[in-house]
Amino acid sequence: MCGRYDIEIDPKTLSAMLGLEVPDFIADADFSPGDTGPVIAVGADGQTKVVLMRWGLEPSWMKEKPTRPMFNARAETVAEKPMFRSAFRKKRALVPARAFYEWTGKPGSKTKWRFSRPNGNLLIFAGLWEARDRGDGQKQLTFTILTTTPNADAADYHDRMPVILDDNAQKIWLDPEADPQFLLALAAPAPDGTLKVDAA
DNA sequence: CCAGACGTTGTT
DNA sequence: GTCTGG
DNA sequence: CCAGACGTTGTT
DNA sequence: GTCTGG
Repeated sequence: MCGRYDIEIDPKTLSAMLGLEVPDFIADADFSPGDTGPVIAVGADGQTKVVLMRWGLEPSWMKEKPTRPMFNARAETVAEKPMFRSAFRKKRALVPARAFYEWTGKPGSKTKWRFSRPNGNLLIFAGLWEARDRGDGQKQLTFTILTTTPNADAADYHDRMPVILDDNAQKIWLDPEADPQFLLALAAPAPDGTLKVDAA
């Protein structure tokens, strides 16, 4: 679930919507694992920023990058898995999107569905990020999106959906002091009616 | 204490 | 980075 | 995530 | 089947 989403927004428009500075990025209606796009995170200086990161988490301790990009993390186990537990504690992120996609049907002849807010507002996914040494002195920033069980809007299409946070939950998710148990409680299915679905 | 290990998810 | 095993 | 590509060798 | 590109 959630291996593709829509971030086809002009950076200036996104900046106005978020109330944050946004670096230039490629507005992509079919943003895919391995692509680089805008992510909201709290820097070492405590400031909330929008930074460009690559989709597919790579923990700092991994010698080799994963063979497949780790573009999702299960909310149910994110606090325990070696892959995610460090980031869950210290590197939580918010991922803006206009919509996400899911598919039904058989490989080669799948039907693509687009999930977005009925009012056109942004979806904000719960995410995690990491900074990994690249060997050339640079840091490779990567991120992943949490998934959970589907709400009624999505259940007919898939058995997972991304964790979508409301305004209040977004603030808590980025709070370095937030209680882990409370964070896990936030990483739940969005209320029914949050999403509309269209053929894509 | 140190040394060494440690992959996810979604899909079929 | 964090946990486990010794 | 999905869609689409994916060829070797010997010879000129 | 598996890898690459999007």
